[in-house]
Order: sequence, then structure tokens, then C-alpha cells
Amino acid sequence: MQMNPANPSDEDAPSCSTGDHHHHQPAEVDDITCQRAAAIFRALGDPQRLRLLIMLEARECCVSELADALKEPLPAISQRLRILKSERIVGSRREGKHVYYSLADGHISRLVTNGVMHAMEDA
Amino acid sequence: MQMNPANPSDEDAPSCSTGDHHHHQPAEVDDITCQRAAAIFRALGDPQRLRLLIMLEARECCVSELADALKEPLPAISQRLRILKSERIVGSRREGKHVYYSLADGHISRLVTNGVMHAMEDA
DNA sequence: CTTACACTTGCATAGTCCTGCAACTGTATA
DNA sequence: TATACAGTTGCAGGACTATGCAAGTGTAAG
Repeated sequence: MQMNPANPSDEDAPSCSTGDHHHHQPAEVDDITCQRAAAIFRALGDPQRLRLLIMLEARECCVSELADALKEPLPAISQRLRILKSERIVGSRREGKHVYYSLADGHISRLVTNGVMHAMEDA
Repeated sequence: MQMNPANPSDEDAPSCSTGDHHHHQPAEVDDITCQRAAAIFRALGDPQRLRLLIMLEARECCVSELADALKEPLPAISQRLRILKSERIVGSRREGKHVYYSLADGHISRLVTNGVMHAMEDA
């Protein structure tokens, strides 16, 4: 889209050949990526869902376990997990009658941790 | 936080035996922090606001500059910046007739970058 | 097959949020 | 003071989203 004349690092290579992820600023981001990222953030932007993720950050949990811990009806938990799963923030695994949920990857874990830590630091 | 005895497969403590993370998990987070973190994520959870932040990540910009670059009406930009400022995601600085906005701190920058990068990686 | 348990889904209500347009404040210049 | 420019704020309409309860699916046990 827009080219910034004062762009310190101008690199466009959507697929990293080397495979290692450096932390470089996304100066140019296409709309689809932007929308996807916003959708992820929006999924994280609910206290109840965030509470769920904080629990899952500690360990894998099944639905009733979460419902019991948070003292909320089971359908509510299931619904929230469904939203988180639709954004690939959590993954699910079936084991007998139980369905265990966990964070999708370490990226999400970092995202949650950073957000919470920023909220703690903020006056 | 209570443990649920209904744990069919004995999970033998999947806690960190491999020292992989320097950031410690927020296992216990009070409600206020949780709500605050969710509010921050929600503020990031809009494509237009995120687009704004991506531009501010590159450099400090004034409102009309952003409105011009994104080809959107100035009041809309101002409104979005207002929301971002209310969550202390951006800061503002006045210089003559112009008001320059920038990201509040490096924490936010990391948060945005991580979210966008995760959205890029995700299939 | 029937029962019980674990979870999911559907639907309706209510609350929240985004957007656009108009009016207002503030700043520099003539 | 008057004028133009840069931003902000207020309000109404429409869209999105969360929540609660009821009903459905799927799995193991009797």
C-alpha cells in the first residue's frame, strides 16, 4: 500500500527462507493479514475468554474442569472455546467422554502473557 | 484455583521441565488485571485501528497524515486514536496545529508485531 | 437397548461497538 | 477580529457480539 520514505528496514519476503523468526516491524501488511490479526486480538479481547486462556496457559484442561474452576455454566465455556478455536487460538483433543483444550502454540502463549503483563504494569 | 479430581489419564505434571520460557506464566491473575488486558486486546481487535498502529509502529504520525494515507475521513481516524489513547496504547504530542501520535511503548509494539506475525503464519 | 454423562448447537434477547455526518474547539495567519 | 486549517466531540442508525436456556450429538457403562 503506502510507502513510507522514512522506512528503516524495507524487506518484502513473505516466506522466510531461513525459517527463523526475527522480530521485525511489519511496515507493509496486506488487508487480509490485518483483518486476521484483528480477529485474533478481538477473540482475546473478552475477560471471560482471556480467563480461559490464562488457565489453559498453565495446562491442558477439559471443558467441565474449566466450567467448574470458573464457576460458570458449561455451555458458556463451550461457546467461548468454540470462538477461540475458530481463530486457531486453542486446539482440542478428545479422550473418551472428555474433550481437552490447550493453547495452539507458544506464539499465543506469548501474546496472552505480554498482554496481561502490560495490563499489570499499567497504572 | 481448584484441582478437579476427574482426571482420567494421569497427567504426570506437564509443567516446565524443559526450561523454554523466560517469561513466567500468569497462573493467578486478578479480575481487574484480566479486564484491563481484555480491554487492551479489544482495542487492538479492529482492522482499522490495527492498521493505524502498524503505521505508527513505523514512525510518529499526525492525524491528517494518517487520514490521508489510509484514505479515510479525519473524524474516523481521530475517533479510533481516541479509543487507542484511552487504553494507553498510543500517546499524543501537540506541535502547532498538528497533533502527533505514537505508540505508547515497546511492549505495545511487540504485541502488535506478534499478533500480525501470527496472522501471517497461520494458514 | 437404555441410561447417564460430557459437550455442542440453536435461538432469542440484550448489550456493545463501529460508522458517518454535523457541529464545536483550538491554533496560526492576515 | 476574521479566516482557514487541524482535530475533537456528539449523536443516531445499523451491525456485531455475548449470554442464557433448551434441545441435540456423541460416548461409555449398565
